[in-house]
Amino acid sequence: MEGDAHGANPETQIVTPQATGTQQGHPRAAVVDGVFRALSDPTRRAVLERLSASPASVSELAAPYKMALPSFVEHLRVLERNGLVRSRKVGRVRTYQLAPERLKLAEDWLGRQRRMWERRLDRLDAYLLKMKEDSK
Amino acid sequence: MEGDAHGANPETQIVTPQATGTQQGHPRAAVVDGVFRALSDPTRRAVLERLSASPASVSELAAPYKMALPSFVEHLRVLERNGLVRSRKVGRVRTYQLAPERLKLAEDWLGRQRRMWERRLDRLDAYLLKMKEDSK
DNA sequence: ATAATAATTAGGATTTGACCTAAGTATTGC
DNA sequence: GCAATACTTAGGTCAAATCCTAATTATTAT
Repeated sequence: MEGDAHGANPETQIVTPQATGTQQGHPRAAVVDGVFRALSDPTRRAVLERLSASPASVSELAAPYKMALPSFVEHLRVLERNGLVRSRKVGRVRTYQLAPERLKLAEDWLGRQRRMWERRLDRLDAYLLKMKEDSK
Repeated sequence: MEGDAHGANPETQIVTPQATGTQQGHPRAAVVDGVFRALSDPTRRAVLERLSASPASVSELAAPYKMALPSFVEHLRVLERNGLVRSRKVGRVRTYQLAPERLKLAEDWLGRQRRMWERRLDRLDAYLLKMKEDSK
C-alpha cells in the first residue's frame, strides 16, 4: 500500500504536504489538482471558513455536522494531505489551523486565467474598433 | 434514503446546476462544488487555458492529448455541465468557447476566504501590539 | 456514390471518493 | 483504578470519475 508515512507515529506528526515543485514558476499540476479537489466539497470549504476565524479541535470542527466522526475526519485528512490545513496533537486533542499558502495556488491559477481571457477580450475589442473605423 | 446517499451536509440541496447560475450573493454550494471539481483535473484546466486564446473545435482541443477521443470529450462535457465553457455544433464540427462567469464563483469564494483570513491576522496583530504596549 | 472526417454512442474495467458501523487506543478527570 | 473523552483503526457499501475499445451517425469532399 502506498501513501504518506502516517503509519509510524500519529502523535504530533505533521503530514508532509506534497512538494510544490518550482517556487517562483508554476507549481506542479498535481498540487493544483489536489487543492481544487479539496475545495470541491462543501464540508471541506465550510471547515476552511470556520478555521479562518480561529484554530479548532476535531470535535469542535465536527460539531455542526451530522456525519459520523470517522467520515468527517477523513475530510480533515484530505485538507491536510493537500496542504490547506496543519494539525498538531497535544494530549488527546488534535488542533487544526489554516495553512493559507496553498489557497494562493488556486488564486494564482484563476488570476492567470482571468488575465489571459481579459487580454483576449482586449484584442477582440481593438479588432472590432478597427473594423468600425475602417468602415467609415 | 431517497436519493440522499451522500447528502450529509445540512445545507446541501440538490438543484439543477444551471438553474442557480447567474445570481447575486452566495451561489448554492453545489454550483461551487462543480466548478472546483471541474478545475481539479489538469486536462480540463489546460483546455480552459487553450480556450482563453480562442474558441476551438473538439479535434483541435483533443490534438495535444494521447487520450482516446471519447475520454477527452467527457472532459469537455464536464466543463460544459459546470458552465465553464459553451459549445455549438455547426455541420459536423462542434466548437467550444470559454464561459468565464463561473470561474468568478471560484475567485469569489477564494477572495472571501482571503478577506476572512486577513481580518483574523489583523485582529491578532492588534492583540499582539496591545500586549506589547501593555507590557511597557 | 463512396470515402474520409468529426463527433457520438454503447458498454466495459478499474479506481477513487464519500459515507457508514463497530471496535480499539490513548489521555484525562474523579 | 475506572469511566469518560477524543480521537483512530478496520472494514465495508455504493456511487461517481476516469480511462478504454468498438461501432455508429452525420457531414463534407472527391
